[in-house]
Amino acid sequence: MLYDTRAREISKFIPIKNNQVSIYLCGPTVQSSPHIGHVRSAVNFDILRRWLNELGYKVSLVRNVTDIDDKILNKAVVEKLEWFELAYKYEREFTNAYQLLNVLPPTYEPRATGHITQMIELMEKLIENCKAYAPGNGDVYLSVRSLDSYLTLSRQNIDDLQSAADADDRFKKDVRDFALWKGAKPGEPSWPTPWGPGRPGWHLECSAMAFAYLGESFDIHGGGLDLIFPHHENEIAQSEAAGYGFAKRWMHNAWVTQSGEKMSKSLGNTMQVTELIKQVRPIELRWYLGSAHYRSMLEFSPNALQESAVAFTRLENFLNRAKEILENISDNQLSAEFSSAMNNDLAVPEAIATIYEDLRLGNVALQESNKTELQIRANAIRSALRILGVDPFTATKSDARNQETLSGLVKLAIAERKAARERKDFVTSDEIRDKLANLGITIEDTPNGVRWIQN
RNA sequence: GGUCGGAUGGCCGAGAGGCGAGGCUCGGGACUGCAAAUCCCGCUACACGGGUUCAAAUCCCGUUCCGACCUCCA
Repeated sequence: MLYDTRAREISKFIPIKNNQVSIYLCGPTVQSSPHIGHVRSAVNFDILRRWLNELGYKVSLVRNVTDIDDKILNKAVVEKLEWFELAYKYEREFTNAYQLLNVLPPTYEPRATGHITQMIELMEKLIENCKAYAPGNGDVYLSVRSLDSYLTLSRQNIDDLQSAADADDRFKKDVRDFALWKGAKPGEPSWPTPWGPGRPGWHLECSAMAFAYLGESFDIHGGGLDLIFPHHENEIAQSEAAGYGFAKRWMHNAWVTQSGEKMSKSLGNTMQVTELIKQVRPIELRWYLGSAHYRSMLEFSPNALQESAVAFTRLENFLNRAKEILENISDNQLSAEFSSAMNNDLAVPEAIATIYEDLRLGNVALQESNKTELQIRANAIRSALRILGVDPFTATKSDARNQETLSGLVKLAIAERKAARERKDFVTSDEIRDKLANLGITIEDTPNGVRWIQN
């Protein structure tokens, strides 16, 4: 069961092709550094993708990069970079952020500028269908009143729209018509077309690339809530006017807010991914971003982020403890409760509640040395964390090697402390513990011996 | 003005007619040289006013407050 923005209801998800799911996700316009609003979207859809995979579907996910647009051109002037240099710089930042947060790479990641040919073909088709026109100034416009389905996603009435105060309607047949293509201006990059040199409008790339990689119809189109209008509405207009079925289902993630407001430029700096991973580990940031329901606003505060990180550490600690006792912890033994929550429009908060129940019972099993029960709970938790993209046991090789070294050093200190405690020299033993604590290592004396945790 | 969403306990965050999700914080207890960890018990709710119903946080009507989008390219 998944929600569909267009129908405004949750319904059973049935893919067009058996066992295959095609998803088009609106990726970033690479004009600034990624902030957590951007990556929340990526994390939400990554969880969707992992879950569909888990259900046995082969998922094709295309996430575009819009690397030409007004903002990029303006920003390039400000930063004194070539527009493509700027776009590529930020594209790399996005890629890094995705990797850091363990977002699976898309099946393909097409760039707008690489698909000019497909855009021209689409425009030719639209003009042929009498849905678009080129008034001769180099622009190409879509005639929105020629479409029955226009504004059915956002449910607005075309006459109720406020027209932009600064709209240029000299060439438009209707002020609401939007530019598929923009005629070249001096100093701007351009590509040749039958209507003169120019560059893509904002919406055309998505229709062209979705068609190129997913065909006339595909299962799910995703993106942020703020893209519903005009971006997605215009995509629908372009694609349906060309005669394509386009997206069968629309999914939109809500944003990260601060004091109830959508993130804006003034907040942008502190909300950047590179800043936040100085406060918590990337895996904790991902846990935080994924923990709210994808259609709910996530009210950000540094405190909430910290608390979320602490909560995640509890899960991690449990798995580490379990690992000391069990030979192997499976990442493929989900509980029925977790699965049923996920099947209900990705009810992650409910799914997480089931994880905590497993955690409680797992800890009890740990205390009672009930290995069978421990195995069940540990399997369920690790499997669930894997689906959410935060399996603590998937570490890189360099991590593993450093971990070995660290482990050896800490064990030396623990041996010293143990000797001190055996001669009741608690001053020394506490000093060792405090010093380790200052380095971020917590010591626990348990009935089964001493354990340590890196904070 | 149009369209859409929201208001839940100290904080975060689910639920959508009937046994008060969950997490963090806080209080009490068990355990412990002390701590930590863990477990057990407990506290604080559904913006406001009406209505429907045996029963409303949930449905209906109204009100208040908050937020988003309304097409860049003059």
